[in-house]
Amino acid sequence: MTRAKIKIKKIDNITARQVTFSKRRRGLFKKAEELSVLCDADVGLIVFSSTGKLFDYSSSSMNDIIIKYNTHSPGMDKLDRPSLEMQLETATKLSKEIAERTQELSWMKGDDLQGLSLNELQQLEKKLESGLDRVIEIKEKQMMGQISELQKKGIVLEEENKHLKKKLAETEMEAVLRKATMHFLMESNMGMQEEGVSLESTNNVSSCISDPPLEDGSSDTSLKLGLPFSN
Amino acid sequence: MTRAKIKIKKIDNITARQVTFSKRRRGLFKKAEELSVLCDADVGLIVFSSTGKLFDYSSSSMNDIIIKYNTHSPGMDKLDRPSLEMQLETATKLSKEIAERTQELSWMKGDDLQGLSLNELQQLEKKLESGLDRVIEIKEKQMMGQISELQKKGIVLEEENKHLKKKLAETEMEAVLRKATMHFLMESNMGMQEEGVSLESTNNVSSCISDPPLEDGSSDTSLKLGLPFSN
DNA sequence: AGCTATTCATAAGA
DNA sequence: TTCTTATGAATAGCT
Repeated sequence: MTRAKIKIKKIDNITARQVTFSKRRRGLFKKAEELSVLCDADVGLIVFSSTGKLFDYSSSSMNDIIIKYNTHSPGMDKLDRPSLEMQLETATKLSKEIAERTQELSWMKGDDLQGLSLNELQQLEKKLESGLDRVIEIKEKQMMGQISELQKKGIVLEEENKHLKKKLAETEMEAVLRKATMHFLMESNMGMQEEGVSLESTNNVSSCISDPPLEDGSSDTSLKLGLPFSN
Repeated sequence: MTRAKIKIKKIDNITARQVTFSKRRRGLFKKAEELSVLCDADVGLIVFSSTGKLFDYSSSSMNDIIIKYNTHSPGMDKLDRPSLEMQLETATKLSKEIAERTQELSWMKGDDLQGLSLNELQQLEKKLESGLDRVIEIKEKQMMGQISELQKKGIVLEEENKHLKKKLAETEMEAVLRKATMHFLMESNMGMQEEGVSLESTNNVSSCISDPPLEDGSSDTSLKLGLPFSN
């Protein structure tokens, strides 16, 4: 029973508040509809509960009502009308700018020139020439840069090449020398009984070694002494 | 007294309708506010009378409520959100397009080329060359057109000139002839007493006209005749 | 605008 | 949530 008249202030008890919300909300929507029907009024009602749930009623379309509200609203239009106008204005401005640039580009590419005067054509030609000159200039600078870089690289590579070749030659020679030495030792061992042959073979090896820089004297000595040869 | 329970349908009597509208409207707004206060709800209420007058209540800001409504609204966003998004998207797209074109223009004018690759530079050069060629082509066509037009005009003018000269010559000759004739007539009148001389003078004048247009013989004659001579 | 007899809405309890 | 019920609030018809 509504025994007590209540004070209009926020209801503390959450449950009670929710209950009251349900009841009064229904009453409010009912009254809103009644008003719209009885008096031929256009009514829009939006309610968010404290928990964020949405309830709404509108006698016609909420959109129309909001639009009418914004249109009707005195002074500044609160939300979308300015953005719509701005949008249109901005878009128009931007489009115009695009059109201008597109036109100029198309001229620079040599299209669409029929409407231009002789004077305009000459200015365009000058612009193109200066642009072309500049492009060629930058391009050639870049090319020169690449060329000199490549040349530098080439020099370095050649140098490296030379060194590698040298090393390779040395390595090959060492291999030859080792083989020859080995050969000589084997022959020496084998030919303990046949002198002449071993001497002849020794001479052969020596003559081979003397050309490139190699330890000839010492090896000769060690060979003569018949010592072991580790390298 | 509310003696009768009423049916919820449009009130026919205009006055009664207006009265009811006032009363019920106040009641509705009161209930709306009570709901918002008691239950901590966010309430927006918009009412248009049948005459188009606007009444509204909102517990917070109507803008916020409408925005929240549109945001909350399931599925499609009814009004401004799409325009706002569209606006942003459109503006972004257009701006990007402008930036692109501006960049390309600036390249074609030979600015801002440092960042380009050699390949890009060569393509740019080709584009400029073809544009330049085209511009020169159109320009020369126009020039040739102007030249041939001028030539035609020149021919016409020369022709006209020739005719004018001819006419002028004829006119001058006529003038001389007239003068000579006048002279002759005067002499004839004077020389009614001296037959021989008048005949001689007539002959002179005739021969004069055929050669250069000048009055030598006649002046001689007039001197010989001793007549006053006004020219 | 007021008035007031009635109906309506609803607080509190179930 | 819904129903009940007592009671305050809203309001139709009249002035």
